[in-house]
Amino acid sequence: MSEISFTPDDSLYRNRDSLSEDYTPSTIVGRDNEISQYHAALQPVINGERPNNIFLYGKTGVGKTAVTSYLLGQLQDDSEKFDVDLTVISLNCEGLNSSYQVAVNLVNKIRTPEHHISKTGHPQYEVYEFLWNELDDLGGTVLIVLDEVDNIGESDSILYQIPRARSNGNINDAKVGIIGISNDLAFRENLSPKVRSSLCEKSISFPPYDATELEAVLEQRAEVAFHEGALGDGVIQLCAAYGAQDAGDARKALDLLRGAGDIARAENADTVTTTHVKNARDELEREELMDGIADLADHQQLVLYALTTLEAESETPARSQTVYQRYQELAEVAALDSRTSRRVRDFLADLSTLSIVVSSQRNDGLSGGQYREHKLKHDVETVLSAMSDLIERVGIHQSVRQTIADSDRVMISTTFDS
DNA sequence: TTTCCACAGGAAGGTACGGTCT
DNA sequence: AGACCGTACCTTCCTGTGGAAA
Repeated sequence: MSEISFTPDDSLYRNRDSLSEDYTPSTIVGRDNEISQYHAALQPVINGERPNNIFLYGKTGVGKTAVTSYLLGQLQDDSEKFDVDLTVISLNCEGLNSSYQVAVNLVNKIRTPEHHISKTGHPQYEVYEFLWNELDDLGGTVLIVLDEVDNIGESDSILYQIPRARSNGNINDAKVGIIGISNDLAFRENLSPKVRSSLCEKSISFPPYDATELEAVLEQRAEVAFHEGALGDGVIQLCAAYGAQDAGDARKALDLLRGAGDIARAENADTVTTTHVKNARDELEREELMDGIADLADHQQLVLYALTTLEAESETPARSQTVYQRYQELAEVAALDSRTSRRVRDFLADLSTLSIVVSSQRNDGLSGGQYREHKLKHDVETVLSAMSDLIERVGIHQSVRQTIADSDRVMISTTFDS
């Protein structure tokens, strides 16, 4: 084996980290309108008045979180200057699907680790009680930032409990304001009316970035991230164009640019080219799919496997019933007891929202009624490779035997070639 | 125009689990 | 130990749906 060593490689990047998600640039590009609304909504804080409840909504990667951390950072600096007692508590609600869990996490956010409470077991009123006490102890003005708040779904009680805590006498010493950030545009409409009126005192909508704005964002970051001349012609434009296609998502556009840079660096290229961008896009899409599949529970994967075998037999699009039958066969072979068809319909709907399968409704009237049809969104080989663990356990279905054998051969030969 | 197929998907309730409290 | 809590994950039951056929 040849000698292995690591040497720094900074031929392309000046500061790669400035392309990552948690980097807050010193100025925000292309969100002037939103920033001025947001700024006005935060003004009462510095006046020592009761803070507004603010609701931000817009798709992922349109700058909601970035603008928030930028403005709140500024606000904290200024509150020190003007001697305002301000505490900001930020909580990302990803994976928290009830008000109860949000309340537990808020309490733990304020408390020191040795006084953390457990995520289950407490009655709901008790957790709220803990929360009011902690907030009162903090005193002054407290801003609670709930990022991705749409995760809590229907259970939105905390969103009206907090704004009313003061008038209900649960809190006496603190002035509390909520800043809710949502990726789901429908979330606001689905809130119960009493929540909507209190939480959405000030609503600020963040529209998707258009291609020109994305270019400006990418230019700004690239200037810090890359050496001069490291980016080839059209690289920024292409990343921006893809980003605009992906619902104006700046995060994805930045990931893409970094991915392209990484590929170029691995190839020891002098510049990043549009080819690198295209390869990075394929790579990112593939990674997204692999992650999505790996996170699925056993029976969900088994349903996907069932659909995959049908796809390999060119039997797709297949209706839910057909998928269900194949699923039952596979479950039998694997000695797992199968779920009901109702449950499998839910699984298929999940796979569809995850963009792993594509489903469409059909209706053949009297001679067939209404039904759904499903097919894979990606090619059989990619999906199979993401499910290798499951397949190892339940066995290889004859319809995909050849595909798996082929891909193994490819893997082995490339290992020896390189 | 009316009929009716065959499933979609909402509603409600059951069960098991990891936790707290007394 | 045993009552109780919130939640994930299922099942059972059932109403709703849209368009081809009659």
